[in-house]
Amino acid sequence: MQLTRQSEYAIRTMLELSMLPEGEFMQSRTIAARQELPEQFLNKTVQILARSGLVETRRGMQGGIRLTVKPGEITIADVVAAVEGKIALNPCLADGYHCANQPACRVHGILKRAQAAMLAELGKETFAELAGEDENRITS
Amino acid sequence: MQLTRQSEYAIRTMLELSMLPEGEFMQSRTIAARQELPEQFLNKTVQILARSGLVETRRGMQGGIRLTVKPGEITIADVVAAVEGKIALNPCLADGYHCANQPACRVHGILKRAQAAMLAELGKETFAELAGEDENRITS
DNA sequence: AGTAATAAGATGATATTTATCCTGTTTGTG
DNA sequence: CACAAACAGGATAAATATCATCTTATTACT
Ligand code: SF4
Ligand code: SF4
Repeated sequence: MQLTRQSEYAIRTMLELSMLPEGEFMQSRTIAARQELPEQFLNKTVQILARSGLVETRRGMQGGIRLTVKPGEITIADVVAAVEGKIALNPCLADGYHCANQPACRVHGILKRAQAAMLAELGKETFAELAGEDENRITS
Repeated sequence: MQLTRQSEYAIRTMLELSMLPEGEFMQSRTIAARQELPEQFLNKTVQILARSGLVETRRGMQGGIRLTVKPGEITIADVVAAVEGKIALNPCLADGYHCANQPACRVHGILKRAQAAMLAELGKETFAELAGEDENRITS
C-alpha cells in the first residue's frame, strides 16, 4: 500500500527536469547529486521514463535527460503509472482480471471509488505547478 | 501500491462475520470454505484481527470467531489498518518519519491529500452497510 | 582518438508476501 | 477424565518484489 522508492525517485527526477528551461538537458549525475539518489538505480528509472515517452535522453558529452512533455501536461499520477504500471488498489481493479464474485461484491465498488479519489488528487496538480514557487506551503 | 491478499482476506472475513446474528461465532473452516481462502493462512489473519481488537476467538468445540465491534462502527479502512498497519502512501506520511526536504516538498502535500481522499472513501461505508443488501449494485 | 554520457544485461542482497507444517493450548462433551 | 474440536504460535519455505550494483556496450561530442 505504498509507492515504491523508484516511483518517488521518478517523481523527483521529473520535478528536477521541470525546473529546467524548456528543451534543456540535465545529466543523471546532477539529478542524483541534487536529489541524493543512487545514480545507477536512477539511470534504470530514467530508462523506464524514457520508454514511457515522458523524457528523452542523449548520450555523450553535453548529453543528459530532458522532458518530452510539457510540465503543464503531466502529473504525479502519470509518473507513477509509468513506473509501476497502471495503478490498481486490488487485482480486481486491474484490466483483464476477473474475480468470480465481482458482480455482487460490494467491496469492489468501494475500492474502486477509493482508487478513483486517490488518482483524482494525484492528477490535480501538474509538474508546472509543482515546480513553481517553493514557498507558501502548508508544512505538515 | 496494492492491498495485500491478507488485507482482502481480512475484509472478506469481517464481512462474513458481519452477516452473523450479533454475538454468534463462526468457525474459521467455515469462513475459509465460504470465501475460498487458505485456511491456515486465514487463521494467522484472524490472529491479527483479534490482537487489533476487531474480533475475538474461542477455542474448542462450539468455538470460532466473532466480532467484538458493531458492524455499524467499522469500515474497510479500519480493517486494512489493522492488517497492514497504519496506511501511508509514502514513508514521509508515516508517523515519526522525517525527510530532510519535507517542509518545502510539494510532493508531500499531494501525496498526503491523495491518501486522505482514499481513506475517506474507504471509511465511508460501514460493514453493516456492506453486509446489507447484496443486490442493486453498480456492476463495474 | 579520446572522453563523457546513457543503455543494457547480469547479478545479488534484502525484504515482503503468501503460505504450510507441526506442536501446543483451550474448551466443550460424553 | 479422556477425547475431540477448534484456535495459537513458532518454524520454515517458496515465490515474488524491491532496491540496488557491476560490468560492458553504445553513442556523441571535441
Ligand atoms: S472479492 Fe470483491 S474485492 Fe475481492 S477480488 Fe473479488 S471483486 Fe474484488
Ligand atoms: S521528498 Fe517529499 S515526498 Fe519524498 S519523502 Fe521527502 S517529503 Fe516525502
